Amino acid sequence: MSRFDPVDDQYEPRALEENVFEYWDAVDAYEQTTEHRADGERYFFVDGPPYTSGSAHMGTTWNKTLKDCYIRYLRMQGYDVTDRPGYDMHGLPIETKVEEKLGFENKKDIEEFGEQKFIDECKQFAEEQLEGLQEDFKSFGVWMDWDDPYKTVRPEYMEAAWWGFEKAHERGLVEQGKRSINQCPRCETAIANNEVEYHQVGKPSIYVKFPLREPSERASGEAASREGSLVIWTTTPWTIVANTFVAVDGDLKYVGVDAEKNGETERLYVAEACVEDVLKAGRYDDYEVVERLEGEEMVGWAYDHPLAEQVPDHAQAEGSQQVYTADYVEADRTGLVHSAPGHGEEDFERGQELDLEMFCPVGSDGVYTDVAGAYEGEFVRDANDEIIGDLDASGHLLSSEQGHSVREGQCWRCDTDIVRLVTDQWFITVTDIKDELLDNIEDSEWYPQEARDNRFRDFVEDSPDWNVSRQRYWGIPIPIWTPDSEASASNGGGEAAGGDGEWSGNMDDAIVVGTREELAERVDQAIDPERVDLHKGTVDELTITEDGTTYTRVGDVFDVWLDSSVATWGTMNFPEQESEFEELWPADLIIEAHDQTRGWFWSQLGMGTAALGDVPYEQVMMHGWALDSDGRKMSKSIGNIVEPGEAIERHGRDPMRLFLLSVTGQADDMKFSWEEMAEMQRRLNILWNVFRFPLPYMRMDEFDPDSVALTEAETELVDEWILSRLQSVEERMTEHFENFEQDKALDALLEFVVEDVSRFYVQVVRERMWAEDDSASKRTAYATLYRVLKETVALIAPFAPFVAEEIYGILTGEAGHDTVHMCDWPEPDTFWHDPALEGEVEVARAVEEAGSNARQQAERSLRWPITRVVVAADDAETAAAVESQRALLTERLNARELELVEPGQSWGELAYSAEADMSLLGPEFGDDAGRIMNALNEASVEEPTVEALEAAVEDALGDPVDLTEEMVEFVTQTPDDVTGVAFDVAGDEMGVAYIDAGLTEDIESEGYAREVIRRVQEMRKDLDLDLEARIRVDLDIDDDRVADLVADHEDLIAGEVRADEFGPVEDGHRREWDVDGIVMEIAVEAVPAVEASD
RNA sequence: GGGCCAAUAGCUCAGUCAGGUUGAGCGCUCGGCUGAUAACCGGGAGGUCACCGGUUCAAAUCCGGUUUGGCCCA
Repeated sequence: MSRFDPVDDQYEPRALEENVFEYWDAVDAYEQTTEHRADGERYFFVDGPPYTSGSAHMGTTWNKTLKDCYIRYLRMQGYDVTDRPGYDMHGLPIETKVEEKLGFENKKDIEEFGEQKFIDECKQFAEEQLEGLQEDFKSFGVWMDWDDPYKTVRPEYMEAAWWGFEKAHERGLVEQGKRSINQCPRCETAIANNEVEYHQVGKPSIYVKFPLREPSERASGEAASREGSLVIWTTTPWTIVANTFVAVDGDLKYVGVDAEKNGETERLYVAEACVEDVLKAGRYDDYEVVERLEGEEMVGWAYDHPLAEQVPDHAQAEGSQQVYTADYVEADRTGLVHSAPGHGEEDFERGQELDLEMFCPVGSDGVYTDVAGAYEGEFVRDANDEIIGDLDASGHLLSSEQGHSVREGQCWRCDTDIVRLVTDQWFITVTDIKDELLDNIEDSEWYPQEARDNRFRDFVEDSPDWNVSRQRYWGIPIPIWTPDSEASASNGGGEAAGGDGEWSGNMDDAIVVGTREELAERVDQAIDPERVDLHKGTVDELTITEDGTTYTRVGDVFDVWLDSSVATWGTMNFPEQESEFEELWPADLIIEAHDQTRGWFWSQLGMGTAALGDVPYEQVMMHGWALDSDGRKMSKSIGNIVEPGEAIERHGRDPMRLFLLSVTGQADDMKFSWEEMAEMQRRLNILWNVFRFPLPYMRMDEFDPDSVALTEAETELVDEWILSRLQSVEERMTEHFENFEQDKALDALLEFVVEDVSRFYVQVVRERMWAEDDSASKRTAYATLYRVLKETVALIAPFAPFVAEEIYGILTGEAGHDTVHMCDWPEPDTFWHDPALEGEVEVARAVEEAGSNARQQAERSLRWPITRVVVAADDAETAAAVESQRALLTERLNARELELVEPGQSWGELAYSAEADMSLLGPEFGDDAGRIMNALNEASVEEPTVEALEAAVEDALGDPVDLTEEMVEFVTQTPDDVTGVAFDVAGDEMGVAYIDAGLTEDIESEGYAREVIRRVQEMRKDLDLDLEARIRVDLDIDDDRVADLVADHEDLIAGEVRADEFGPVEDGHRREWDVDGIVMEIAVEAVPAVEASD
């Protein structure tokens, strides 16, 4: 494109954007821009890798758009910014999608299909998803290094995870341990709490009697024994198989009752508050309280396992089947809680404290193992009925119901109900370095900072050890090799390794491999470290033999959160490549949504601290979530999803980006709004119009921007003003960007474009550009507007890269960079920065606005001149501003003259009432303050003095009051024909503008003439006449006085409407008008153009 | 169930930290301009500041509670 080429009348975002895409491609705009900054200071931005399943939604679009905006800004600031995008490609969600695709039901299908083949399928699926995402990101106009993204499935990246894990191990922070986890029996893996989705299901509700041990058996242990039964309640009968103890609340009141049913009596122990309910559930006829005691007194009581017959191998290590206190007990149901440390999380934790056996008779598929005796081979939930039957048969069942509605967790991927199990897992023991984690938080700056100090800190303080193992296939294999037992137990099949008797559990006896190099050196097989794939299919085959012991890799893979936690060094291919790491680490900036507090912000802190002792990022910019227009989450089930593609289709990329970048501040959730997006399109349209307005004139006059040195030119006040405003906007935008408040930066810029450039500068400067003759004034106006536009497009480039490119190209032609994105960020130029002038014009604009307002109140339209405008200024500065802008104000308010009332003086034609300052009245008068305020509002005095007001208030209230100057602000009451409106600057009232709308013959004459002009113009438009066409006008005004007044201004009318003559019109366009009750009939017809020779 | 955050005009948001008669843009409406014209400009209406209670002369603002929504955790 060449300089000042004609452009479309309308801003058409989509067509423009398509063109710009082609242009970028043609000139290698991205490559040139990065190259342009190659020698700049390095800035290490790290992209949080999106998960490769599904396409880009509004949230990811928002996220990438923010990143793009900051990267572009930082480049303009001269930085050489790291912009390698990343993708998180491992994990269960992809496995389940592939399983679905292949029609698999469970792990056995995967084993039959073949682990390696399954991994290959997962890889292919993830790569396909990546392609789709990446195309989306590109289509939003995001500039990142799309040719070379980092992928968590590449060997060099997986190695980065191994390296970090090995470092943590060196610090002694890796251990194996048992934990109560959510197990999906279909996926046969642990799933994280936040991956559990809840729904309501009907379950059994049973009361069970646990028989206290008979006194005769006392010899077997030191535990106290008694008669009767403890009553417990549960909705999971299948966990009774694993019962290990019963929990009570030490401070709660319990009772022993003799309960009677069918003539038989038995002793039952329950919480006092629960007696009635329990006995009612058991349909007892009557009862008698025979014993009262506190929970504490029951500790140590022993009972028999109610399924001892069916499960002979039940938990029976020392301490089993006794009563203990626990803080999870409530006075609900029975006040006694059946506890199975092999299942429930709270049970597990209390069981560990008490050093009890972790008895879990259930396999990873939710099926009872051989230790479950009679129930072996049954799926746990399917065994509920049989267990209830067995309890009933042995007389242990007190009551049973079905269909009790409770919340049940489901696997998020496959909707299978989860079971809680205790299994062997691998941990990074972050609780051992909690103080260090909390210290390291301080080394990062968060925007907003409160998020770090509240939410993040709270979370880190409460976080448990990090379970990093998953019993799956598609992930980074955990690089731990353990010594084989003599029994040579198998580690295959995704089972957690290290079963009983296999390995001591002492990490000193295990081998943790940190790099591919090390792997190649230590394993028994010959492998090429350059080419080896680190996935499960490969590394599970590798063994290590040292000092006569053979080591086999444990079967598990890493939790997918560990993958991304090493992104700051993984993205630099560290440890394979070291130089970048040395130079850049830690990251300068990461940008993600607030859900990542618990996710990536945390996982990186944990891993960075465990491996390197530092937080791996210095600055965090946090944004929110994209919600629908009602503030609800976008979801498929509600059907309220807005696709980015639709937004682009309806409004274009730049308007969408402007919406995303401006709608909310840091960490706030976005409410999606089509209206706001449309508004952004309109704002860009104003920019477009401001830009294309001067083009025809510049072209016609062959304006050369390089020929005018603005600093030498005779700039007018309004030129200097707009240039000063530009400097102020640049200063503010830079400040906002430095605080990561791009929304405020954009607001400042758009306000400048709309309020200052469009609504003021262009309006004022138009006449200078219309002038046909060449003049210094015109050229200065060109040069000024040129400079404003050129810097404005640079300022908007990070936000709206497409339209900025288009405008920049046409403004600069061959003279500029190939792309606007190579420009430097405009820095304020002190030569032009003149805050005093900005203040003056601000005052003038406030006066003009108040004057217009007053005109409207007086119902005197701008067409009608007014005799005078009177401006009362509150201070010298305001008075000076009005004085210096006198000509501008008089013209824009269409006044014959402007009178200035200096501060301290009052305009003699006014009367006064007052407004109270409640911040002073309140403390002074207490309860009376409100009444005094009202009296002041209603007062009317001739002099603006406190004394006069005091008298008026005393009149109204009957009591004297003592007022001071500070308490009141005088309000003026104007004479007839005069309307006053106060004007304020930045919220502070600075004075009053009065319009005298009184009529004189002179004013009426011009006013009516202009009424005629406007109507003739409208009729010209009705006739669709050319701008240049000449006309004849026939005027018939039904009021002689008005007709005469209009006749006085015939020349004015003729000039404005291009009328050659006034006279009869036979069959022209004829209309009758009513001008404030005066009827005018106007006829218009075109006349042939006058010959040029005349 | 717990932590953090939000709720102000029809819509999107300021104002809340440091209490003093609630603001902007859009939309609506009325009007202006008629050499940016499917553009541009001005005026106006519109709010029990989610609800209940407390502190205070005075609360959108501080405190307690409730409701609704969001994220995270259980």
